[in-house]
Amino acid sequence: MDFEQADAINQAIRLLSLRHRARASALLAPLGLHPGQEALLLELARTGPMIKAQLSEALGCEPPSVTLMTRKLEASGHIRFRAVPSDKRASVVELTDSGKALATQVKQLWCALAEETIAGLAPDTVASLPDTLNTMTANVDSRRRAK
Amino acid sequence: MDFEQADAINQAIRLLSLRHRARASALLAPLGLHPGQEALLLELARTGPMIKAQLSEALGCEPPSVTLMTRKLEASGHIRFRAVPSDKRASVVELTDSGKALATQVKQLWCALAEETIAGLAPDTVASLPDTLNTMTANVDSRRRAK
DNA sequence: CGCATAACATTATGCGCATAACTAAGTTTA
DNA sequence: TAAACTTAGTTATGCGCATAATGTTATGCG
Repeated sequence: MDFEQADAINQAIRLLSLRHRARASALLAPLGLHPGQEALLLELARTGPMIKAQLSEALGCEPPSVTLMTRKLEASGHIRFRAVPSDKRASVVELTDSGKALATQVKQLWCALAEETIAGLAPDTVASLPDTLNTMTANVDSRRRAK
Repeated sequence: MDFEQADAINQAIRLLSLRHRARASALLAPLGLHPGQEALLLELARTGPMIKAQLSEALGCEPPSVTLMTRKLEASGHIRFRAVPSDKRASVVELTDSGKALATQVKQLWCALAEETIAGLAPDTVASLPDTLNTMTANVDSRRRAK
């Protein structure tokens, strides 16, 4: 592949990352959320309470990040920790009522953001989009690569 | 659009961002570069010397980010600053010889990364990929939105 | 059983990027 | 020409995410 084409792809991914995140940030700000936190809430809303190690796996970020994210969401009252009797190392994370309410608001924002994002794309492009993106993600996933 | 579909798209973009950046970081580390810096070097290699405000525009990031990025790249000897006689506010940024050499190395890495990224995708998907991504980027670009 | 190893979590630190607030220099206009 | 505005850049600060190092608990095996 020549450099022009490679750069077009890499650059496009980089810029989409920046802009999509910035837009998410702008949409989430009124809810008092920073980007990244919404993923945690949505994951808990989807799958239910889980320990931080599972959260880390589900969100695709590292354990220290989960520690900090959950700490902030706990401070704002949206999640709560619960000890696991059978394993003193672990700590279950679950949504509070406030967190559940917030998650439903986030879902609406999420739909709006996705619609905004794909505006002007051909329907079949949109249909195959998740697959395409996930393939690329798997291709560069250094997590599974290493393990 | 229903939430399932919206989440699939937003989540896929978020994960691709994380992984593509992480992979870039791993590839750039041997060159002593952190992700983001390569874009600056490539931009200077492509367009030639320019002032920081232009760099900020070209890279799609904010002026304070450019201040810090250029400071670090200057410290590692890859770029250099030059005053503009006609405008005492401005400061031109240009590649040093070391920076030029590094840029050509980055170009090779960039091609490898792009090839790795698109592995397994249909050729026509790849062909339309930059356009698709750029459309999405423009759709969520809060910069132009505001102005 | 006891010990090595693995798993859960945290603290410390550093980078990229953002916004807000500011200085200094150039430009427009009344 | 003095005042108002714009533009280039910096400093200060904060968040998300990463890696490295550490403490603690669970577990598998000789």
